[in-house]
Amino acid sequence: MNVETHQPDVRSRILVEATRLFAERGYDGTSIQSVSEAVGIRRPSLLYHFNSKAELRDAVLANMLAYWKDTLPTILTAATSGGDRLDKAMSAMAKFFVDDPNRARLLAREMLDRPDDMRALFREHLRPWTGLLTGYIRMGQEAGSVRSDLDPEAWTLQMITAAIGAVAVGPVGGHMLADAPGIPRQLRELVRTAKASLFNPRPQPAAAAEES
Amino acid sequence: MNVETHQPDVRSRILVEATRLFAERGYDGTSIQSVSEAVGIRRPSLLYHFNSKAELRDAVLANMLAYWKDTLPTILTAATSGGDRLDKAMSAMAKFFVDDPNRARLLAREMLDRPDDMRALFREHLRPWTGLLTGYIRMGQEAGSVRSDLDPEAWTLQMITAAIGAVAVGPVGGHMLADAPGIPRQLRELVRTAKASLFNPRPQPAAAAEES
DNA sequence: CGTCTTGCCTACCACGTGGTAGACAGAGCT
DNA sequence: AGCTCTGTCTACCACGTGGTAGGCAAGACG
Repeated sequence: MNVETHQPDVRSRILVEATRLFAERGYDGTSIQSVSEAVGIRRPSLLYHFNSKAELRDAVLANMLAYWKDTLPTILTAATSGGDRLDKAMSAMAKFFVDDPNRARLLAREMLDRPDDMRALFREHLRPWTGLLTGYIRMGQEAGSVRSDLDPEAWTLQMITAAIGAVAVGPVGGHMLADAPGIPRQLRELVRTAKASLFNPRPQPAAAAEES
Repeated sequence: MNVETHQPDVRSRILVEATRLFAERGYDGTSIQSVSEAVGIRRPSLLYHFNSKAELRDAVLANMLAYWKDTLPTILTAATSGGDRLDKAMSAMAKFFVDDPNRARLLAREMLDRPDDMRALFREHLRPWTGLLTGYIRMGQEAGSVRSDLDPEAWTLQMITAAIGAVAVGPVGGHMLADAPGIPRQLRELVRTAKASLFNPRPQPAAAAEES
C-alpha cells in the first residue's frame, strides 16, 4: 500500500534512475548493475522489465522525447503573435533543460554517441515545431522585423545547440564567471544573443566600421 | 628508415589514434585494446608508453590543449585593432574545430564526463586569451561600439560552447538543413549571430515592438 | 667482447560486464 | 482447491576489460 505509493511503479523508477545515471556518466559509463542498485532491486529484476541495456536506453530516450513532444507544442500554440511565439518557444526550451539539466546532458551524450539514430529521432520528434518556428522567422523576414541575412534553420538549430550546451556543460564554464550562479547568467546572455541576432535594428548599424 | 618516416614515433601515433577514438566513442566506450590495434601494436606495448588508460587520456588532453594554447595567442597578438582581434579569434577558434571536428567532440565529452577536471584545465589553458577577449569587449562597451547590456564573460563562454556544439553535433542537425553541407552553413550563422549580438547598431532598434 | 637499456612481445590474472536459467512467492481466477 | 501469471530472486556463464610478469631481440656503449 504505502509501499506502492512510495514506489509508484518499478518500471518508471528504473527509467528515472537510468535517465539520471546515463546523463551523469554516459551510457558506456553506466552499468545496469548500478541502475538496479539505485532503484533498490537486483539486476535480473531490471532485465525482466527491460530485456537489454540497449532497450533500457531506448526507453529512456523515448520517454524524454515524448515529454518534449507533448509539452512544447501546447506552449507554442498557446502563444498568439509571432514574436510572442518565438519568445515562448525559447523560454520553454530553456525551462525544459533548466528544470532538469540531465535532460541536456543526456541529449548531448546521445548526439555524440549515436548521431545517426539521434538524427532520426530529431526528425520525428523535433521537426514539427522547429518547422513552425522557422516558418514564423521567414514571415518576420518578409515583414522586415527579422534580419534578412539570417538562416532560419541554422539559427534555430544553433539556438537549440547553444541551449543544450549552456546547460549541459554549465558547471565547466561556471567558475569562469566568478560571482553569479553561472547557468542563469549564461542563459540570460543566450536569450539576449538570440534576440539581438534575430530582430532587425536598422539597415546601417553604427558599428559597421568594425566589419570589412 | 622509411619505416620511421612512415611511422614517425610510436608514442605520438598512439596519441593520434587515441584522440580519434576517444572523440568518436568516448573514454568509456574505447578500450585501450582498440587503440593499440589502430596503431598496429599489442596492448602491453601501448601500456609501456602510457602506464594506464587514465594516463593516456590525460596525455591526449594535454596534447590538444597545448596546441590550442600555443596557436591562438599567436593569432591574437598578430591582429591589431579591437574588432580585428575579435574577428580573428572567432575564426581561429572555428578553424581549430573545423580542421578536426574530433577536437570539439573530445572536449564536449570530457566536459560532460569530468566537469571539475576540465574546469581546472580551462582555467589554466584558456583563461589567458578569453581574458584578452573580454578585456577588448569591455573597451568596446566603453567606446560605445559594443552593446552595453552584454555580459562579456558569458558571451565569450557561450560562443565557445556554441562553436564546440555546432561542430561536435553537426551531423545530427545536418540533415535538418537539407541542401548545404551543414557545418559550414551552421558556422556561418554562428559568426553572424556573434557579430549581431555583439556590436551596437543604434540605441533604439526598429523591432523594439517585439519586446516587452 | 659483455652488459645494459629500449621497446615490443606472449601469457596470464582478477574482475566487472551483460545476459540467462530456473526456483520461488504471491495474487487472481476458475 | 488447483492453476497461471507476474515479479523478484540466487546462481551461473562467457567474455572483454585494465593491468602485470617476464621473456626476447636489437642497438648503444664500456
